[in-house]
Amino acid sequence: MTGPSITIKDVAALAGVSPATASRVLSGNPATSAESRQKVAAAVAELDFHPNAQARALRSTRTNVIGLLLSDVRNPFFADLAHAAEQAALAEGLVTLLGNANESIPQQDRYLDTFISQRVDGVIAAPQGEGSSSLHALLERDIPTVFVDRTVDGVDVPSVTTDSDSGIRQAVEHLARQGHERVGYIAGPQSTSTGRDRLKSFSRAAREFGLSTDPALTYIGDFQSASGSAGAHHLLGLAQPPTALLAADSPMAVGALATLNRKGLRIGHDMALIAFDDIEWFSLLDPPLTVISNDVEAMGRTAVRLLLEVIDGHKPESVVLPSELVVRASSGTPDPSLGQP
Amino acid sequence: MTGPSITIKDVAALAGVSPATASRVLSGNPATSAESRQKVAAAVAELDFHPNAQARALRSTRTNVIGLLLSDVRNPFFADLAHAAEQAALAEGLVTLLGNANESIPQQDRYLDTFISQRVDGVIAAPQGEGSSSLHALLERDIPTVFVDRTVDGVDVPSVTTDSDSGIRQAVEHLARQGHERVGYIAGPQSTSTGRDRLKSFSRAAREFGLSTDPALTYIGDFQSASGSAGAHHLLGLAQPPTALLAADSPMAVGALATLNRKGLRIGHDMALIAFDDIEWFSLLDPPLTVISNDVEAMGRTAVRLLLEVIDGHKPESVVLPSELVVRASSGTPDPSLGQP
DNA sequence: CGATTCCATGGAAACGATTCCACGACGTCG
DNA sequence: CGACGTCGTGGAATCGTTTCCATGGAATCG
Repeated sequence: MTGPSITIKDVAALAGVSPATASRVLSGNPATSAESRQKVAAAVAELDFHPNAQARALRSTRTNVIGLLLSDVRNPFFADLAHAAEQAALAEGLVTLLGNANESIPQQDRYLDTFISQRVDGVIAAPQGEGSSSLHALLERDIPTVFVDRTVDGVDVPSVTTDSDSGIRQAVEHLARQGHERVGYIAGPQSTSTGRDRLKSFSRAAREFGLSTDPALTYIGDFQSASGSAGAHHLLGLAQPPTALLAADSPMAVGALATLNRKGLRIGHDMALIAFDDIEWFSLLDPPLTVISNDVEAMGRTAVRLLLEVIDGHKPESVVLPSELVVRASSGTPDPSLGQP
Repeated sequence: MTGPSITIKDVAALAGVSPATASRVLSGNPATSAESRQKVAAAVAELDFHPNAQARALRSTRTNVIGLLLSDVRNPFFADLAHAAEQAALAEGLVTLLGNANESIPQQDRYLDTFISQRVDGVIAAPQGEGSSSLHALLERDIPTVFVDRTVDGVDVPSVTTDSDSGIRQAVEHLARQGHERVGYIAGPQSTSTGRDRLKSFSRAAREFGLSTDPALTYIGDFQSASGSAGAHHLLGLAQPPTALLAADSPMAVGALATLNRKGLRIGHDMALIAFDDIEWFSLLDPPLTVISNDVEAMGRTAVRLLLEVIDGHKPESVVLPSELVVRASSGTPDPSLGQP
């Protein structure tokens, strides 16, 4: 079908040098004469030579490929994260192999196995559940790994996560100041570190700011929008329903919003709503959504930086990025006249 | 750092067979005895052996990796498409290398070069602009390629695209029936086939259904949300502003929505709005958005199927998927009493 | 019962790059 | 003026797998 592809030998022959010299020129080895460099470059251009990455990786054990394992690309948070990490990696000359665990442990394992077989230089993962078998295989092989967004208990790997606590405290304080006493919390799955941490932060802050600690006000979702709808539905049906809702991620906030719309309740008026994670169009809703915002771009960038350090044999400190409340109109100011200046 | 990794020789030695036999077992070659199969399988499990994909690909020229080149992962349409294609590929035993051209031709070229170097088995691309140099390098090498969503004029490659025309005709007809006469169109960039096709369809349908063909009613955007905002702003400022807006993709619809909100205009009431591409939360807006919907999942699946056929040496027919109007409340029924049954 | 086919197997070449090692030419220093 | 370090270069080994080819034993057939 395809003719025999051009190899470095063809380049060397055309340039009138040995394959060894051609290789040195291509990999930027300083032990080359200006003349060779020039001739090899000309030959490469002439033949439109693209070195075979497999052969290169086989010999040199560097692939310049990193694996990025996410739980769901369709979640805008992870899409943004993927974008940020990919751009940061590209700037370092690394190509990203994206794996989508799709909220499934077997699929996560499948991708991790692929990463191992592809001999990626490192892995950035937002891990699912409690440490799968392949995750351990990864670490046993000393494949450089960092966690992003989530961590796994008992697994000592550098990570970059969000300090959910500060943002949630601010949100709870904000709601308390507005006079809310019963705040419904739509939590993430307790099998993820973020799901657990955010719930803990919420409970603590609720106690601290004197909100109701009624356990019925907490609904455990799964970070997907359908569970947000279900959660809102459940909370609104309580004998003493909440006057405000806080959702632990954006898809669940979207789901809750759908339920509110269906019931004819207007956010910021009949019911306050705050979402964790900021999404571009949240500010475009009417009224715009109050959110707990975190710097996804920084998270992706930092994850790549940490991974590079691990690859270089260091053991970097984990990074915790701040989150902060961005107040918009959905969180129900009692007196609308107190608007922006 | 890491000890010498285990190779197929170690497996063979432990199993008491030759590397050749071990290889045959691993690749499912039928010329193996049950006994060898059993012994090799045991050795693989014992050593937790993961074959080196580089060496394998180097020798066999199959990598089981496909490249997927998109213009923007953060656009929900492409995120869904990536997800669909990835899942379909995975079901066929192929791993997806995702490249994000990020609306930039140099970055598209960079990823295509990487795909070539990685010797991917095939490429699925939503091409940018008018055929970059690397795109031609790809085709000259006879690397199996299919286009998805978009095509490039003069490049004869199988593709899977959406028949924008039917959906747009339905939308225009729908608006005309509602009594709209001046419909503003926020178009995509004319450097993409989808941008051009959809504009042509709109113009033709507008003529056909007796809408105004005033050229001022068309604003050319770039498929990103900011241009949607700008487009809406421009159209609303016309001496004779439109009574309905049609946006050629979802981010631009979001941008237009932002502008409408800012001006205090309610969709479905003061201004009809229809978006091309359906996004989960569009139906959750208040009022829900009327959209032209296309089956993204089928598009991803079909792209993988076409690619597999090209890899097998066939020349499959291009596929055009239907689009259809999904009427919701944003497209302004004059008489609200004519609701659902 | 001898000849032919079939089948599982092992040895060795091959894939396309990198890199170790040796080598010759050159400049420098004692 | 001879010894030595430096520098660019080429030959050859190497990475870990697949696959071609040859081989020997079992099974089948006339």
